[in-house]
Amino acid sequence: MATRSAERGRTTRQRLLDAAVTLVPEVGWGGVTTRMVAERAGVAPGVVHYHFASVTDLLVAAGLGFTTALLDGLAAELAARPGIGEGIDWLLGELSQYSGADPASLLVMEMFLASTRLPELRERLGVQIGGFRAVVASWLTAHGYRGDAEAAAALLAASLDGIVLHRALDPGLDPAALAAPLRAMFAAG
Amino acid sequence: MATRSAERGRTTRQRLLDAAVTLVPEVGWGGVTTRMVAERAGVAPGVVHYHFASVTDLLVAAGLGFTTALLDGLAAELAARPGIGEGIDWLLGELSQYSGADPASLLVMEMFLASTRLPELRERLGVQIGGFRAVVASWLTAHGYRGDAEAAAALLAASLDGIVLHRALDPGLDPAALAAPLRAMFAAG
DNA sequence: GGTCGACTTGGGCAACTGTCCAAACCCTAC
DNA sequence: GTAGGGTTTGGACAGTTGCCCAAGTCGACC
Repeated sequence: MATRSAERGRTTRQRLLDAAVTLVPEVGWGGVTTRMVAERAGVAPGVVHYHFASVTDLLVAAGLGFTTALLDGLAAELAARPGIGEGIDWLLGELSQYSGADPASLLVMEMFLASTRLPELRERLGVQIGGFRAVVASWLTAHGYRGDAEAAAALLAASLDGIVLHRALDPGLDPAALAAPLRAMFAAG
Repeated sequence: MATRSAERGRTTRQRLLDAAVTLVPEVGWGGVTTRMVAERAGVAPGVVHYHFASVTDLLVAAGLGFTTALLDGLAAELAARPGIGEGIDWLLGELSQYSGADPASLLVMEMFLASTRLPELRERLGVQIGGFRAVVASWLTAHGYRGDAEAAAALLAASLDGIVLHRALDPGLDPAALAAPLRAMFAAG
């Protein structure tokens, strides 16, 4: 078998995915071109359409790979926090590394928007977010939250994304300063 | 003077702006082309570059015009609410008309993203948001909020945007269901 | 050695892009 | 009527796009 070739192909495919992940934040979802990705990945333009049916396919695969890793990491870390207050503080601390203008934030936002025009992407992204919210909700109840944990988890997740969004326009916005009202939300629940 | 011509020019310009506002949500900020806008506005392609230096210039002007009207309207309505609880309930009610996938939500999100690549747009959008936040903060203090009104207003504004963002992926997410934790947030302040 | 399959190359294609511009147009002022 | 401003037209331009493909490389097997 040509296992050597297949292995090389897999690493090339991964390089294309990585290149897409770095390019989307730079030039926007719709601004990524075949030749751009190929150049950044260090391969010939034709390779892109050998490994992916279209540029959009490549972007979808790259984006979903990124969010999977991100959300899985967040969920795992959150589960390890001993209490709700600690968890929120930790989340806000994490958030400080997402300025809203950093590559990760931009990629996620670009995916949100692209998903409104790509049903398949919307479907798969929705499943990921739903799973994350479920984890947060069960974590809240497990640590004594008495209100509607589903609603609280939804609001928490939405607030986090909203904060990132606003930080993009107001770099002076400090997530830590929002801890008080955010903790109040769950203390009262 | 050719006042008749000038007037016709102004309405054409406005038609181009309106066309851009409807197109950005449909095809994305970077997906709007000269001919697309011209066709939707019912004019020849050349007109676009007579009224605007570039397509980007047109999009910036159209987007900022839209957000100005939106934020001014929101601020005015909010100021008329008698109390914090009523204000939040009203805001959440308003929010139900922004599904996250509706043209208005999409346009605003597209502007957020485009602003990361267009310093001028970011600057002017930031000023608008800052102004809105200041209005909300003073409204909060005027109605008895005792905590850090600036932080609370920032979190409130961010939460609202975040909710819209999440509704795009989860249409079943009901803003009204988030009223309890959101009110708790400000009741405790 | 030769054969085979997976992968890669670089150029070719039609379609589309933003921008420009000479010419035509409409309306007002003389 | 003529002149002239502001506006509109539709085509031209060079550059870029996504996608395709014949030819090539490479290593594994016989």
